[in-house]
Amino acid sequence: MEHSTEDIIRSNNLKATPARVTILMLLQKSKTPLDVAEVADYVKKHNIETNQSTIYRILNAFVENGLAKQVEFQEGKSRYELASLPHHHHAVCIKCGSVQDIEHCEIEPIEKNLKKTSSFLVQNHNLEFFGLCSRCQ
Amino acid sequence: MEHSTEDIIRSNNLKATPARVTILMLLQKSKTPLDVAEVADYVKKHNIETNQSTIYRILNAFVENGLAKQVEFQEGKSRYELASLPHHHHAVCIKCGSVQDIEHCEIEPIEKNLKKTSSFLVQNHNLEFFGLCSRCQ
DNA sequence: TTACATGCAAATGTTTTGCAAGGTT
DNA sequence: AACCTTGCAAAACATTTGCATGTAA
Repeated sequence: MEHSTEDIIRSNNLKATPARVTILMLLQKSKTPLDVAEVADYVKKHNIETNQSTIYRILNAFVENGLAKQVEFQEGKSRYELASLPHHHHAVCIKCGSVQDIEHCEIEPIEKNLKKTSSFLVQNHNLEFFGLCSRCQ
Repeated sequence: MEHSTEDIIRSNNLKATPARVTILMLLQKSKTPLDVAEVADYVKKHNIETNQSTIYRILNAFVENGLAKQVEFQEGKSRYELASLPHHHHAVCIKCGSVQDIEHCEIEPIEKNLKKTSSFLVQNHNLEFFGLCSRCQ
């Protein structure tokens, strides 16, 4: 019976500090993967004192405990999203930066083939599309 | 009629300096995407004086001119490979770091679907697999 | 109380930039 | 000669770390 954000954090043997609760709630409601600056801004707006290192440590802890997932859009920095989202990929607009989820993933056949032809055991994959969204074309 | 590495560079309105020729030749013969340190080591071994900034500038120039392609393996840094390689993806071993090319890409149906369902116009995509190679399992 | 989290400042790693000097065409 | 490239040093970012202090359970 874990319902509150606090309980979700505690169930991962992490202490439910104000910064952690705020960040997890942010990830829960965000529609797109967020970078560290965006997370820091949000936390600051909610009047929670936090250091940049703390943000990094919290996000790393979330990733290590399977609460968050790290995503890279070839920007030279990481983004984070809720790990419990259904498996999906992203279409990133190179003009306006908007991000759109792609729900259907047809990668499994490729993974199976990889295993069969070269005994590579896939644990994870990244798939991101870059291009122009409908508004920016 | 462009044959030599020098000519390829010149045909992109870039001057064929020793560092550029050496780096392009390296990319031509490398089997895996290289990071900046690997490129710098190689150049140094070939007794060509080069500064780190120059390596970055050359690689960026190659990417901008379509000679090289930037690849990211979630390492916090970029890798570079020859752009003229046939379209492919990578399977990166998370234990030994070995990289294996995946020749067959079944992404096009997904891209077509994206265009139809949400008018997103894909210009490029990234697909990397992470897992264990046959030796490391 | 006790183990875990945070703040702070400093360090690390990657990449970029300004400007003067040097090299290619 | 003209323009492009490079070297150098410094700066700009992203991220991590050591250590003392603070806090959740």
